[in-house]
Amino acid sequence: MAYPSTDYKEDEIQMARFAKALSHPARIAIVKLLASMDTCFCGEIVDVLPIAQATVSQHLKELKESGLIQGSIEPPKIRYCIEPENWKKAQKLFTDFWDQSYQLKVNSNLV
Amino acid sequence: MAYPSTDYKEDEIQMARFAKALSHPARIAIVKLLASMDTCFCGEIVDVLPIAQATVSQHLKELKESGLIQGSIEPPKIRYCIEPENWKKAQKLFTDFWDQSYQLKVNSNLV
DNA sequence: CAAATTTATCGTATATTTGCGATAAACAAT
DNA sequence: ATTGTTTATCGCAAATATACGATAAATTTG
Repeated sequence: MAYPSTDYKEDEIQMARFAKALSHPARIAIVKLLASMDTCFCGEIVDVLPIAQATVSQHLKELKESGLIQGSIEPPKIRYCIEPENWKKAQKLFTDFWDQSYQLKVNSNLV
Repeated sequence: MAYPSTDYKEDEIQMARFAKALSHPARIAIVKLLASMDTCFCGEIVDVLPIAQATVSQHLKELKESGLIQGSIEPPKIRYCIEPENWKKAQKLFTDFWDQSYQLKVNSNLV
């Protein structure tokens, strides 16, 4: 039951996609970890999170599919890191989104 | 199958909650509309979106439950607007989140 | 009071998400 | 070649999300 993609603006669809990738605490924790550590191995992520290895792998897959992170094989491990291009795109989408509402923020302080 | 909330940081849970509220193009479109128009009636939102009235109502409910918007009754209509306090909270969570990764952004330009 | 307007809710169908154990796949080390 | 290490994938169960038509609820208008 996918939404009709032609009916929304491309930016809204892309931002929703990124938001969805960040819509679970485990995935927030993962990208925060990657942003702070630059890179790290899958195993380190599994050690930090309170969920099973299979579930972590699934979250990593979703983050990869959103474009926010990438993995590279270093046998027998896999090194994960932020995908800089899409990360910047997401950063811009969200920054613009909140910036656009700055006027609102100011007004609300006056009420 | 809810995640064990004690195992994640409160900020991560709250940010995931906001991200989830923004994880659908219709809801992005709604909050953008509200942010740009200050307030508007439910009917205007229904007119703008490519989905049925019942579905819009459901999205509005989710946004209300996330705290990002609020509605006030003006019979027979309902006036919706951004909820300033939670909006600011969300704004800060996301701003801090992306700011924290600024170093990453700079590095990626050097690679 | 009856009719119209506006929005929420109910019921239902389908799809997606979340989680885990078990297992496979890829490779290193012995 | 067998064993160990690491990570992805499969299969399944349960929960949640998405969408809509039909209908209820609340209030205004005639």
